[in-house]
Amino acid sequence: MRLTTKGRFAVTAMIDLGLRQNSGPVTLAAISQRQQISLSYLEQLFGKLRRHELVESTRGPGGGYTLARSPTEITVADIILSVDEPLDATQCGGKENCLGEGARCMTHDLWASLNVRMVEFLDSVSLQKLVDDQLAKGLQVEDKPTLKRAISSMPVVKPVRINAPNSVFALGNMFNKT
Amino acid sequence: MRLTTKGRFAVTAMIDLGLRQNSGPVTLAAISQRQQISLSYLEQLFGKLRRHELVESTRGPGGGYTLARSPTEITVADIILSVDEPLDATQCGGKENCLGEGARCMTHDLWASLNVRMVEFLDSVSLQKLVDDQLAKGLQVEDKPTLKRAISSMPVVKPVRINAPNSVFALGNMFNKT
DNA sequence: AGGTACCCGAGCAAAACACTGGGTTTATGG
DNA sequence: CCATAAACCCAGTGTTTTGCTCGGGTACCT
Repeated sequence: MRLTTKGRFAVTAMIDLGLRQNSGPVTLAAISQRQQISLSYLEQLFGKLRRHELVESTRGPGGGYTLARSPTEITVADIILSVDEPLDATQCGGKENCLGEGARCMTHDLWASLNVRMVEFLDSVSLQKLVDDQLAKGLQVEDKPTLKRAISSMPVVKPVRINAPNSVFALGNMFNKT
Repeated sequence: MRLTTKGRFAVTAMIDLGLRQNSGPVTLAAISQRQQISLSYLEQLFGKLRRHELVESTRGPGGGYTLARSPTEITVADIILSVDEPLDATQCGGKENCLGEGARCMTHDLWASLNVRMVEFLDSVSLQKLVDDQLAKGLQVEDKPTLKRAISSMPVVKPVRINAPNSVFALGNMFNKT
């Protein structure tokens, strides 16, 4: 499990997508504009997201991307693991005795367990939750001038007010540079 | 919060240090050999760890590094944040209207909150816990041929060589624990 | 047909990563 | 005093990853 800005871009884009699920496919160009992520980079990320079956694509005019399943069933871990590919660059690979002697490297088990707990945590945060957080913050989704491609008249979800426990994040910019 | 092999190196080295706390200062050369991390790289990492007051150094022969405080009061988050320093969180930095419209970039708040939850999690894992995990696995700490610099002589443990290359990811077998 | 939008691969500058090497200080011990 | 051990410091180096551009395709709609 690797955590970089790459995964963050992906999560951000997915939230943008989740916020607009009821107005048909969302184009990457739109996400690019709203989130200030380069189009081609988004294409690369969504290529991976699509291959991991988190999103589905519709080609042609009025096309774009839609979530492949309910945002309640997409987790942050899903997204990050999709774009930050496994990349099991372990020197010891799966070998048990990494250096030939009985004692096997401690980092193997150590990181395995830490990793699992990290994934468990990120797996406990659904995309729906993040979308709700945004809506709870008062973010408004503009109505898209949809083409006919639009959806099959889905139930219009109204922004559900959630008591976002954001006050916990007082130290929010503790890790930001300037 | 970035999560790379760099932070893992640091955590691994800190565990190595924690395992040998009762036999006086531990040299980087020893850690380098045991954990297969280059000496100079360790120097860089420990420079940061020292500046963040997680370890203390003793110069000269018989010197080395010791934990600056009890391993129960050092967390994984401390270590990772020490070496994987700032990492700019967003393009928008501190600006409020990154996108000019009502919908201002969600990245900032979003990742700040995710970040905090991640840190909270990593902060719940103490170095002591990781050390105990290793000991529970039957890892044995060799007795160091200490110079007089050492502290009070402590329980003598049988020498067992533990050579450990730095395995990084390996979701292979998970190890469960409290 | 023409335009829209996804798809794909090559490449590229900048950054980060992991490391090397050379030197300096500081303390110990003979 | 001097050799040695070790932390310190810092500049550079090769490799990988990032984030992005460019240039073409290919499916789909009007």
